[in-house]
Amino acid sequence: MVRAPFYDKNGVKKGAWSPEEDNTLRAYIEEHGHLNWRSLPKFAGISRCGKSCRLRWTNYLQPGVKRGNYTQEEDDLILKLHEEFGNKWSVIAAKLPGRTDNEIKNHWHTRIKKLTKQNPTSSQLAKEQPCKHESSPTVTSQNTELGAQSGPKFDASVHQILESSPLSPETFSSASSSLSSNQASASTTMSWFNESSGDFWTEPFQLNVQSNYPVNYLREEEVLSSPSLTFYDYIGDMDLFDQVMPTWQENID
DNA sequence: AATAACAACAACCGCTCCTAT
DNA sequence: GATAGGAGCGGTTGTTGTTAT
Repeated sequence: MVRAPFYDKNGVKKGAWSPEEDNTLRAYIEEHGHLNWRSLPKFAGISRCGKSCRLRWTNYLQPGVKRGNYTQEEDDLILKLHEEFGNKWSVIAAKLPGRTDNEIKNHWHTRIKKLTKQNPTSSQLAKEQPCKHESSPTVTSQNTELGAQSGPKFDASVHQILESSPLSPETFSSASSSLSSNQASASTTMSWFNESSGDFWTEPFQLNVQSNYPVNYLREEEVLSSPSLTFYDYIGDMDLFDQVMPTWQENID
């Protein structure tokens, strides 16, 4: 599943890492740390570029890196965080203990690829759907990806939202981008995915932001008592989220 | 049993950002 | 303030395992 090892014209090894290289890198970093990735391979005696060493350490050798299948909770969280941050995989990874940006990115893309094939029309439609990451350079692919996750229900819900919303795509975009700074405008309705359904990746739901207050400023009881707010609105307060995460992590371990 | 298609994921590449000078 | 070097990030590719035909 990995590229066959080979040497480039500069004598730098590329491709799959051998167990010996792994051991060498691990031993060196455990003893000396990794203050300078560029010079690390030279001192460690590894015929790799610093970049490659950093990637290998970060994604594979680093203690605490979790491998294997994603739990439903992780999928849900990735979905929510992707909605919040877009393709900021490092930011998303920071909220998923033991998962790396590369791994999450791969996981995301494989899921999306699959769902795109299941329903190519919705991804086309979603391209026309403005999203709240208007300023992001990856906004086009984001929209494609988000739409691509959906099934027929997504199509219907998007149509419903677009037709029922008083906001034109332009104004919707504007209003939505204000949401990204947690300045939730009154009665803004957004289309998203139903966390309570069986398949979080394919089912839509309505998120009604009814408060004039930024989500971050909602008191806990307000959040919990609001039928329109979800768990993810609840964890929109990242400080609170950070309190929740360790508990959740214990549960899944 | 053979093979085509799909899924998963490790790793590379190029760009951007950050920091030191 | 300008510049250079290094680190990090996100997009993409290549390979192999698995499943379907």
